[in-house]
Amino acid sequence: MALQTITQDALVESLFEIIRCHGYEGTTIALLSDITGLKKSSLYHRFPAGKDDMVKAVVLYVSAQLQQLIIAPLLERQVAPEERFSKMLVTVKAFYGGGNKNCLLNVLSLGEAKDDIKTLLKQDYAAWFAALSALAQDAVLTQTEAEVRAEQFLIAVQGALVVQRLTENPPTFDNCMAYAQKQFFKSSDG
Amino acid sequence: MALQTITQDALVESLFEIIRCHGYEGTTIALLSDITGLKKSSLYHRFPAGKDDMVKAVVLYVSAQLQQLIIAPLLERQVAPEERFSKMLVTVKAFYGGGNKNCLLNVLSLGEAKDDIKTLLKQDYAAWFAALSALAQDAVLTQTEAEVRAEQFLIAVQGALVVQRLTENPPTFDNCMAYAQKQFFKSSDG
DNA sequence: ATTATTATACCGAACGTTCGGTACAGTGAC
DNA sequence: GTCACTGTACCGAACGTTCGGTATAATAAT
Repeated sequence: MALQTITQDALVESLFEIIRCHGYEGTTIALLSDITGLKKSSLYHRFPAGKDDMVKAVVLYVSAQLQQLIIAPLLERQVAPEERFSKMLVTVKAFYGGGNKNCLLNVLSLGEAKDDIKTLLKQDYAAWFAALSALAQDAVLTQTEAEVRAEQFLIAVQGALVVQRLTENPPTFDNCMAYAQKQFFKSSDG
Repeated sequence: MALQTITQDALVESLFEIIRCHGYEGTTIALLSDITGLKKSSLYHRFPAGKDDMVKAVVLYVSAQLQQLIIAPLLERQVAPEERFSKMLVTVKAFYGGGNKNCLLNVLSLGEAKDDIKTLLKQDYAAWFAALSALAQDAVLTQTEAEVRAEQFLIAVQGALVVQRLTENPPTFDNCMAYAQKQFFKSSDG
């Protein structure tokens, strides 16, 4: 068997960084070729179904990352809820490059990606939401209140990413995350 | 002057709806032609500098709308702050179609639009932020606290739009706005 | 050990299509 | 007739995609 010049994982990681930055329409095969070092025809060897195939691979990769690095730790019930949340925030900050990198969920739900891809994105959101809601319920809260907190947090994540990209003001995301943590665990509504 | 088949304002309004929906790369001249009913040559007659010219016109149109419908009412100091905010929320909900329409600031800051366009977007955000901050200061708050509230609200707007687009769950945006209003005027932090 | 065969990985060149943009001839109100 | 506007035809470039072919590595038979 011939040697791969780049592993599939590293390749998908590269595609991910390009797509999250340029969006669906903004990502051209030529650009992918330039950055990965693989020629266009080679990319089609790895992903026979073309661009949508590449995007799908990226989404599945991100789903796995989300599950492994964010959701699973959120559900470790032997750890205190606050600590689980804190560890998630560390991961999240790194994942979004301190707010300087876009969220694939935002980027791809804007573009004209295929329906099955949008379904995957929706599932990713739902999984994260469910894990946060479960965590909030571990921390005393009722189910309905827990769901509100979970949604509010995810809204804060997406909103802070948009605002920081817009203003190019780096501390926005980190500040917002710190504030969101306080809100998530506060005892009652003010 | 020969008769225009469509007024410039109505034309720009059409372009706006297409661009906010499809993004910069996703918006093609052919699509603009199809939806506006004007042939390409007519579009280029109206906007000699081409696509960027059209996008710029849309951004300037939105800037004017923002200034007139959102920012100016926010600064009417003879009206009570809570009422000003409430009226803004009505306008905002309509502007974003109850959360079903995208924000141009998000859409265009993602795409590879020209720098001067991104500068305009940044100014729009800053103007809205400043007006909200001034409003919050009218309602007792300190300047730093007012700026936090303003940013939190704008983050909520952008985040709720992303999340609702992602989940296709309509009440998300309106619910979030109602919650954001309470947060904006609450007395002290919890 | 040598050979033939198969499978994988990659590339250069070209495909048909669509992109944004242009040139120019009509058309209709003044 | 003039001039603002619109329609048809067209352009080069870039798009996503396909194809023919090469190089290397594993496999099987001799």
